[in-house]
Amino acid sequence: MTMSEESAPRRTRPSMVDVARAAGVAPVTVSRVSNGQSNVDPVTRQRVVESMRALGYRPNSAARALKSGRFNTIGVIMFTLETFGNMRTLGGIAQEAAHANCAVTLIPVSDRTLGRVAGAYDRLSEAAVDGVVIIFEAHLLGEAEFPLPPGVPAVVIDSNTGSGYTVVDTDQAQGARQATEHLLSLGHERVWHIAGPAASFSATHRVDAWQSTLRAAGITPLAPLYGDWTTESGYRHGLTLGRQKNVTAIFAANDQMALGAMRALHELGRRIPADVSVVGFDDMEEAQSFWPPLTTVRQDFTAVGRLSVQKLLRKIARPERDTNDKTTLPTELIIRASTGAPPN
Amino acid sequence: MTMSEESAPRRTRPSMVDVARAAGVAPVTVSRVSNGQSNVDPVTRQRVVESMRALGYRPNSAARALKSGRFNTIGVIMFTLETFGNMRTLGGIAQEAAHANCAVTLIPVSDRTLGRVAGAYDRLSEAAVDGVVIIFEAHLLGEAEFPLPPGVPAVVIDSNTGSGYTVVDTDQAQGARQATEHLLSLGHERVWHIAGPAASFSATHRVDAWQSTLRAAGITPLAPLYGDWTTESGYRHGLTLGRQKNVTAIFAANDQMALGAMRALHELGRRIPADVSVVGFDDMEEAQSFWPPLTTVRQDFTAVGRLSVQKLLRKIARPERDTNDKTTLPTELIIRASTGAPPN
DNA sequence: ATGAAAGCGCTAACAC
DNA sequence: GTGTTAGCGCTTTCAT
Repeated sequence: MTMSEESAPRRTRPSMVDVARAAGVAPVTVSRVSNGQSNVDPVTRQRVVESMRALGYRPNSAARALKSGRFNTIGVIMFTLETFGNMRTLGGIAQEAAHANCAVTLIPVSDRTLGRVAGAYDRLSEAAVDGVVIIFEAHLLGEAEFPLPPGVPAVVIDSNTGSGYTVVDTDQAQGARQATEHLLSLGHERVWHIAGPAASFSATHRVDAWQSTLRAAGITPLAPLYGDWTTESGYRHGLTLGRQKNVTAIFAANDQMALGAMRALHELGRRIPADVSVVGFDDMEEAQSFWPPLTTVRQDFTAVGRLSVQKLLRKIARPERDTNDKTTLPTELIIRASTGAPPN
Repeated sequence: MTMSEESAPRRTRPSMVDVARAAGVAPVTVSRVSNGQSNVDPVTRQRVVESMRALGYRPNSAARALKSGRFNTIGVIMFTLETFGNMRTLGGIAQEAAHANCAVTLIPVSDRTLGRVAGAYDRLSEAAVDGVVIIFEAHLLGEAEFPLPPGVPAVVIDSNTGSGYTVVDTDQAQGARQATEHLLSLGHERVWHIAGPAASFSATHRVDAWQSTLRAAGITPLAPLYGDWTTESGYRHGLTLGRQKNVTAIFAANDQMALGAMRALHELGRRIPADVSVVGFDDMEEAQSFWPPLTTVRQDFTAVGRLSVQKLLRKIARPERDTNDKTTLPTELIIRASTGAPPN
């Protein structure tokens, strides 16, 4: 009295044995064809290919990974996809990974507490990856040591100076120095700084370099104004600074905050750069079209992403030669129209 | 004469049998502990957990996937990571996927020709995914049918009207209509349009809606100026339009081009909005801080990403109930300071 | 509560 | 040039 079972829809994907049966060969021959090996008779190959197509065969990568022990996939742990820099870095990672015929798996961490990072590691353990790139965005200052899961090759993108792991990053200090020196060389007597969040490594490094550059020029540095990378925070601090008539030069720790600051200056009727000069950091694509076009420090996020993948792949290939080096990529000052000599 | 083999470093990750041996139990017991099943004696569990920790055991997801037939991973095929919208969409996808305890694998396609898309499918076949979200960004207009690989659950994010697959997108037409009507309602007699590339579905839909809105108001639409989404192209067209004194209202198909156009207007000494009003599309975070703050059409990229994942997961769960619906999310006009009544 | 056995789909090693 | 065998690490089923 059972319903006719054979009419149930065929739900499982065809496997190699299905193809082999259809083509009248052994599964291993299908495997050879699937992997493009040469030791298959052209006629047989043809027959197998047809069967594969007819059945809609696609290799099962889980089985392949199980066999090889390699997933050909790298994981990316990141706190947010929402920043320009992270996007570009991710782009570089994807690019380089594709180049190495490697997939990229996102392992986002929404929260910024260390507890949540541990959560990422749990998920990471389950993730099918051969290694990970961790884009720190550095909200974890104060955690002296950040525990990486043992046995997972990892490269960290960040500016922290800890030496426990391989690190790649832009030379934050150089960039901040370039920005500050540029403003000083234009004749400004002081340079104010709208910083990123104090919990960020890169923000902190920019603050340090800004201060030391001022000191080197014999200027007593002021306290930075801490923002949170958003245009909104740049705007807020821009209003504060713009109201002080002695402020003639502002260095913002990213382009968004620079943009917000410029908006504030516009609203206050302070001319840029006639009254106040503004420098940003990042050189996002839009910066050249801000009004006025923004002088800024370009960092090559794409290169950072690509390099970190190269290093990671090397680590994966030779886990024994596990050196933990730190690589720093140079920045470039892009001078546009938002900076000039101070008034009178 | 062989070197002492036993001194070779232990390179393979510990497996369940290693843990089982260490804990003095059968592998299946380790499996039960690993999966949090209840039918294990607390004492035994404790012993197993300790062995797992001692050996640094991490489950092999390939084996798990091979067993279960599920990767708990979705793939994302996209042409570029470099646009604001794609990034945000990806963020939404990642968010929703994480919510469903699902990893996200990037399958980028660098080139825009169909040949390369086919390449993406090859890689897709190898990718360990249960389904894919395809962010079209629509460079393929003219390809009447886009062949999806059979047997792979897929959701397409795009505005094309083809009915072969499940589609999610923002209501491009609504947004373009809102922008155009807003400018008309301010009293502008005509609205010029800086469009996205002609090969883009969404760009084309915005052009169509802009034109039909003008027609509905009894205005003969002009030809759009085709850009390529970049600030640079917006700037170029902005110069062209800004030089024509009868141009009082510009609707740009994205915020970047609007920004470029505003820069051109500034350079030409045309006041915004006193002389010329400008409307963008997207509402990127920076738009509120452009000078002047940009009136624009907000589209909820994150929601698009999330929804597409929801639909995809549903498809994966029940492949038999395979309906190919099209969902359209509403846009919202955000009025800021770049628009106003036309001069005199 | 614990274990033995089988098998997921694939490929390396070895015949022939 | 092709086939046979075995096993990757895990979980499901069926004992015990």
